[in-house]
Formats: sequence, C-alpha cells, structure tokens
Amino acid sequence: MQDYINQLNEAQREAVLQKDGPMIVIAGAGSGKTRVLTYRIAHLMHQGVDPFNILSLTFTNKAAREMKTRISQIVGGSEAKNLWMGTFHSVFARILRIEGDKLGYPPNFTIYDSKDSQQLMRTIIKEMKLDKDVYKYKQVLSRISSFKNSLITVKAYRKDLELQEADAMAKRPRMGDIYEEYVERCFKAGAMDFDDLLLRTNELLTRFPDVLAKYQKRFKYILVDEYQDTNHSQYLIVRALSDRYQNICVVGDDAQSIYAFRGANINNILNFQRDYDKVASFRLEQNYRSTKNIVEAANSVIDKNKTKLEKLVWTANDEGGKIKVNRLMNDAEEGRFVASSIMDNRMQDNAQNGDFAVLYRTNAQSRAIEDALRRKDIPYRIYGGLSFYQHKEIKDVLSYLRLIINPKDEESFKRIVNFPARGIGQTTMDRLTLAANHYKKSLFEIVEHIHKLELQINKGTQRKLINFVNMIKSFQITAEEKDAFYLTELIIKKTGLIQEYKKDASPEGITRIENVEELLNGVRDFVEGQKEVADSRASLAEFLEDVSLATDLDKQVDDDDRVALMTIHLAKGLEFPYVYIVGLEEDLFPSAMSLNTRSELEEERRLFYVALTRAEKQAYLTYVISRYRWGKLIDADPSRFIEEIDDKFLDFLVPKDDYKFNSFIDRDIFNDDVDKSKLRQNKPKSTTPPPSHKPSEKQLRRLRKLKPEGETLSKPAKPVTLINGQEVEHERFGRGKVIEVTGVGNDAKASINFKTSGVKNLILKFAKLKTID
DNA sequence: GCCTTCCTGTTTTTT
DNA sequence: ACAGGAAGGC
Repeated sequence: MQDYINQLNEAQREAVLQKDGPMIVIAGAGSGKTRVLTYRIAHLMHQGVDPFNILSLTFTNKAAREMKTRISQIVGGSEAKNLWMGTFHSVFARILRIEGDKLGYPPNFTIYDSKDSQQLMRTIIKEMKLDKDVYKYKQVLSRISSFKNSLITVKAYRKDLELQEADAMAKRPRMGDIYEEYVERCFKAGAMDFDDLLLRTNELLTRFPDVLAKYQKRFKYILVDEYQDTNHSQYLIVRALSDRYQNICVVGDDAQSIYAFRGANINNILNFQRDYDKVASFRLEQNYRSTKNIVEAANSVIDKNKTKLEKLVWTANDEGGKIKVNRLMNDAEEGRFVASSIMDNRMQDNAQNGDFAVLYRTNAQSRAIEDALRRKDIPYRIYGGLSFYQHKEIKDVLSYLRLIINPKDEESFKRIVNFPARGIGQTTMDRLTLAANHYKKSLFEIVEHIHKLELQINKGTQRKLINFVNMIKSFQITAEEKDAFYLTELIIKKTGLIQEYKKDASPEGITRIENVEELLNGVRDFVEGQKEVADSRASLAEFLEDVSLATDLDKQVDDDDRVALMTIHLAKGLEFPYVYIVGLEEDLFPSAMSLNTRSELEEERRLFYVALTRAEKQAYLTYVISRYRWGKLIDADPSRFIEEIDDKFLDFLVPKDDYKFNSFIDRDIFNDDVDKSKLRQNKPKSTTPPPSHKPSEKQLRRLRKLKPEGETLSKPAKPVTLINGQEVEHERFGRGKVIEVTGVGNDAKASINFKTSGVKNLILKFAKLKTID
C-alpha cells in the first residue's frame, strides 16, 4: 500500500498526503500532476473515504477515464466505479438530469451543440427582422456566451446600463431582446446549450438551498484539474459545492492557461489563496517529461510574460538535442520536411509513428501536412477540426433520436421534418413557426393539434405533417421496448435516410454511408456496454448525452500506430517523444487576432509554451516564407516566438543569417496602443537590430503604408519620371495609366488608374513602378 | 416546393 | 478554395 507513496518526489508526496482543507497545487509542465491527482484520490480511498463522496473534475472525459483505470489498479476492486469523475459539463449535465425539473426542464432535455445554437440564433435574427450584417449570428452568440459564463442573466443584463451602453455603441441595441428570445426558445425546446449546463447548475444551487446542501454533503472531497482554465461560472460552482467541508484541491499551471477566449479566467488560480482560508500550497517544479534543452528553452519563452506566478521548472533529465528550427519555401515544402524528418527519426531511432505529433495553431494548417504524410505512406490521425458528430449525415440520424427523446427539440424537428424530402416546404414551416410562437407551443405539439387550428396549410400537407409526427411517435413506442441499436437501425431504414445517401455515388457520398455505419457501430458498442441497465429509453438519452459532450480526444483510439495531427489547444495534457510545431509565423502564431492587447499576446505565448513542453526528446520548429491562406499565396515573417528562445537552445537548419528576424518592426507598429516600454523590457534583444538587417518585402510594404516618411530602412528606389497618360506596371496592382503627378523628389506622388484595382495614390519613392512603352 | 446559381464567411483556439 | 446558406427562377 505504501508502495505508491514511495514513487513520488517530496513535493508530490506532500500534496498527496495533505488530506483535509483547501489546497492548491501549482504544477509545472510535465511535473507529474496527473500522478499526484490519481495517487491523491487513491490515498483518500485508502484512508477510508468513500469514493461516492469524491468529485473529480477533469478537462476531458478521456482524462477522467484514464484516471479511473489507474486508480482502480492502485486500490484494486471495483470501488473506483463510484467516483464522480468527468468534465464540468458532463458531471453537471448528470446532476441536471436529476434535478432539472425544479428549474422546469424535462429529465430528457436536449443539449444543443454549437451548430444548433447557431441555427437557432439565425432564425431569431431573421424573425426579429434585424440586419444580419450588423447582428452577425456568431458574434451575437459569442457575446451571449460570455454573458452566461459571467452569470449575467437576461434580468441582470437589463439592469446593467454599462453593458447595454456597450452594445448600443456597437450598433446592436437589440442585444438584450435577442438574448431574452434565445434563452426563452432554448427553454421552450427543453434544451440547454453548453453554457447553460454551468449557468443552470449555478441557478439550481442558488435557488434551492436543500439541493445545494445535498451535494455539499455528498461531495466531501473535491478535486479540480486544469484550474487555470475554469471560467467564472465554473468557479462559482466549485466555491458553492466546497463551502461546507472546504476539502477542495485545485491543480493547475497558470503558464498553461490558454482558454481565455472562451471565458477562462486566469485570476481563478492566481487568487485561489485569497478565496479560501488557510490554503496549503504545493509546487511541483521538477519536470520528468522533457530534456534540459526543451525545459530551459520553454522557460526562457514564458519568462517574457508579465502576468504569472513565480516558479522554476527544472529537470534532472539529459541535456538532449537542441531544438531544430527550419525555414521552408511554402506550406507544401513544410509538410514534406516534416514527413521526411519523421521517416529519418523512425529509421535512426527506431521510433514508432505514435511517437510523433505535429502541432499547429489553426485547423486549416492540417491540409498541407496531411498531403505530405499521405504521399510518404505515413499513417496519421487528425484530431479536432470537424468532429465526427458534426457531419451532416450523423446529425441527421441523431436528430431523429433526439426528437424521439424530446419532441420539443425545435432544431431537430426543423432539420428532419423534410429530410428525406416529404413535401414540407418553407412556407409550411413558416406558418407552423408562427403558430408555435403564438400559442407558445412546440412545432411538434402544433402538428398534433393541427386539425383544431385554423392554419393556412392545405389538407394534403397537413396529412404529411401528421404522418411525420405519427412516425416519430411510433419510434417512441419502439424505444420503450427495444434497445438503441435496434431503434437506430430501424430509423435509418424506415425513414429512407440510407436510400437518400445511396443516391450519391461520389466519394463524399460513400464516406457518408460509411459514417452512418460507424455511428451504428458506436451505438452498438454503447448498448453492449449498457446491457445491465434495464431502462433502454434512459440509455438512449445517455448515449445522446455522451455524444453531445464527447470531445474529439475522447473518442480517440490509441491502439494503432499513427502520427498525431492536432491544434496546440487539443494537445494540452499530452506528451510525445517528437513534436513538430509548424507555422511559426507572425500573424499566424501569434495569431493576427491577438496582437491588439498585451494579455492576448501573452496567451499566445503561453500557447507556445504548451506546445514546446509537449516534447519529451526532440522538438522542431518550422516556418515558411510564403503560405497559402484564403486561397492566396501570402508572404510570411518568422514568428517572434522563435526569436524569444535563447539561441543556445536552437539549431538552425538553415543558417539564421540567411533570413532575418525583423519582426521587431511589426511589434513597434502593432503595439503602439499597448504598453510599449514594458514590452520592450521583456525583449532586450529587440532593441538591437541584428547586424546585417534587411527588411523583408512585406515589412517594407507595411512601413510604406504606415510611415510614409520611412527613414533609412529602405533605399529610395531609382526615381522614375512619369508623365500623365504614361502606361506603367506595378508588381501588385498590375498595369495602369498615370492620371496625375504631384510633388517633387521624395514627396512625389502619382495617381494611377489600374486596370484591375482602380485608382491608387502612390508615393513614387516606394512604389516599384516600371514604365511601359 | 425544388433546383440552380450566386454569395459569403472562413482561418484562432472548444466544452 | 470551399462549403454552406440565400435568393431567385422554374
């Protein structure tokens, strides 16, 4: 029993042995955080704590599953089954299934995924006759999401003049009305979106003290992993639940906080010691994962951030190879480099495909890497991107299941009422919706009573609608008697879905059918795993819940040997012997969207830190000179993040001097609104330009745009004498005709009418113009 | 009510 | 470049 204790270092052991009271574990990357969490839970159980009384919140369901397995290996027996473990969303969805009726939700409430939410928002904006260019549904939705994550209800919004002012300033004065309508429509449909799962849990715990007391008593010990990525809503839930016993253990690393964009509040971890009394705090600073080179390089990067808790991550591991940096011509070549480098490493080090990961900032970058790997027959798997459950054909099938479970689910109803085609068109749907809004009933109920209502829908169409509803009802009866697999198969056949897909013989169409088959297999596996559970109807609901909360990582199959391709966000918590971080270019990583504020840039830097620290043995950084974005070839500059790593940790495969790091120019331009002096303090190197500094063409262009009086950086181009009517050619704008010339010498400008891009005013000193005779 | 063509946003990250 | 939605014609 004491065995596992001996496998820990001192700091880890202390954190495991500390039994009661609030505690925080600041765990540097690779410092054995998961190990501490698992052993701590196992230890609690050894000390006689009932697993039933332990709640452990993890970042992914996969992490929860793995931890459970490891715990049961340590404690033996099946006790670990009773642990409450999972993501915030899945744990509280379960609680809301039990308690949701108090808030007016059916036990089988639907969980709207982001596509459902988007669809609903579109409908609302259209119905309210708002300008869709001003009220962009995604923007509106993300604003509402941030309200919900900060626990700002519609009521609270109505009282908050500042928020309303802000929306009015953004030309969206109807935000409050939209918010209200959206919340009402979800509620009417018996549906919760992702944010509701947390918001409604808060509502439940606040409005019903007896419910709060029940779960406070139940969860005597609470553990929260990745605490740095919790949002305000999650923070309040944890506070409420832990209030009675105060046995709350949070684990996290402020340096790895990368989810601010979805409401994560880094202050939750920074202020933990203020929030609870007598907090025991532990620091795990020894890294067991990576080589010295990687650990120290990563440290040197994160040092540039101002907002952080002090800690020193170190390692006793070997020094290891330097981080290899390579520059490639374009994204295709970048892919080829990664592929052949993987082949080399496989040969030389006898590495497996599964030892490699390729990490990127945006999903769109996977394409080029994929192509290269496929050409070299290197097996790979892409994580993220379009999740399996978001494919059209899968959503179609799932919508049938969802409607069977919850007939009020409007998004499902709309999706399938005329798919496969049943002759129910837009006009009919508009009239139904009107009636539904008017009578405050669901579409389904309106159809059920359609003969009693005076709707302008002809008898034939009414018949079709009733047939549809009756079919769903018959499925409901089947669902009572048979398992989910039987039901799903029945639906696919009886509705004609599969025939519909079979019509399409294109490769995409074939993939569709395969996907449906895969879904069917998934349902079967689920049913097999649920054989003991008597209530098949409940199990169908559970399947749907699993599906809507599953992350791509959750359905990962580790059993075959493949290279992993994923975004850095998805890679958090994972580790690989070899890691390729690709696309290290300004405007891509750091993303152009994050250059406006210091805190956003710091989050990008943390993201880079996360990426680097995934590597155990060898890390590669690549950037390209030009990259296809938006279907166009775009010039790129190397990322400032490469420059921020001390050269002594780097091995430049292309001599560094060959291609200059000029990004400091961008920095001065882009961060004019930010605290410049501080930025510069953190970048001593940038004040001294590299010896043989030569700005790239792209930077020159920027400089010309922003500082027309551009100093000595650019050599004045050979003066061109122009006269009106002269034909000229510009490298970017193409051919044009001079309309007017003004000024002399350095101030000389010309208005030129370009054939393709219209009239431009150019400063002749900078414009590279060729005259055409 | 269905089909075609045009238009639009997408590429920052996700439970 | 490309998918998904909107709009307009049949």
